[in-house]
Amino acid sequence: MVRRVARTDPWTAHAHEVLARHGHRSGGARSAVVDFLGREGGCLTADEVVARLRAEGGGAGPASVYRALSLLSELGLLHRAGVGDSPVRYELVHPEEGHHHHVVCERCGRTVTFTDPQLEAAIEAVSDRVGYVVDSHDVTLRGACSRCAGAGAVSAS
Amino acid sequence: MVRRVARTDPWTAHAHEVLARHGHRSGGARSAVVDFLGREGGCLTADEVVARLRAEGGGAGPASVYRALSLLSELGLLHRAGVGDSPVRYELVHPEEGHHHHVVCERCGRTVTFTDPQLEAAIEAVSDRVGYVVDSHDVTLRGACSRCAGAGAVSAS
DNA sequence: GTTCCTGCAAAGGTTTTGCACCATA
DNA sequence: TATGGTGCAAAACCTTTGCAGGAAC
Repeated sequence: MVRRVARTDPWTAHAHEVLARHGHRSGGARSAVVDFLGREGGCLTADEVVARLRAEGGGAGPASVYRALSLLSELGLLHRAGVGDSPVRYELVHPEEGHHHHVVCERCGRTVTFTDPQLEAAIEAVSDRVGYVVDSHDVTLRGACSRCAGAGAVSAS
Repeated sequence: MVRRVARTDPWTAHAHEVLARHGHRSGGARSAVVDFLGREGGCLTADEVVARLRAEGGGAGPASVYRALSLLSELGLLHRAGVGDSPVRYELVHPEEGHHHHVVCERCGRTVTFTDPQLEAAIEAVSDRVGYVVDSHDVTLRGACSRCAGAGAVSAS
């Protein structure tokens, strides 16, 4: 039950490399967070990382997890995805692929990412129009995935 | 210095009507919040509402303001706009007009709303492509407003 | 050996909740 | 008058920060 995880995940390897390049030592807690995120790959809250890391026996303290997540965000390895009133969710930023957006199923929670040149173009045009120097943007679509929409249009009259 | 505000604002009138229809009495604090929001119309945090209401002498307690904002959100009169790590911002949902999106200045916090048919079209196309039945979406642009971008591209070497 | 990372604990800010009082209908 | 709204205060929540000890370079 030692660290069995081979660094097969490209993000994990990339993250460790970027951390090293920036002169950060590979302490136990941060490595655990990086490995865990690379393995999970999803949108996770800080608290979820703490809990599940603890469940695995890796036991990183909340402070270390928050510190790791902040650092990873600063280095551009994670993206803070604020979804409203819920706590901030962190998601991986893969080195090769450009940025993407999200479609969240409000029933089963499944999240799918997508990219769309036309959407990007529209956003760029808007950026111009509003007179802002826009350097980032988020797009989140909410609805029902094919499975949920097809299956259960039932319940709640 | 009594309540001078005529209910000229359509949202204010609409909000009061919906509240009444749902059997809610028009207490001092909630009315103050509704009138204030109708007058300001912008993206405000709960704390801002508390502070500015207090400055006006209306003096609604934080608890009442939070309660009012929660209720108004539940009734669909307000929209919680989460911008990440910052506190939640509430904005008016006008009954007649369609939805819109936001551009946030990361320096001064100024928020501008916009609508864009091309953007909507792109989103609709994406919705189709991803196989979701999308019933809502958020778009948030972040950057520097003309004022901030033009003025101080300086500091921090 | 020095520097940074880690963990515990306590503080910070935002939002919620309990309870007694007061205003509305 | 009865019900619900209000305010104060305290709690809960998430996140950050200080400090002493330990690990990595």
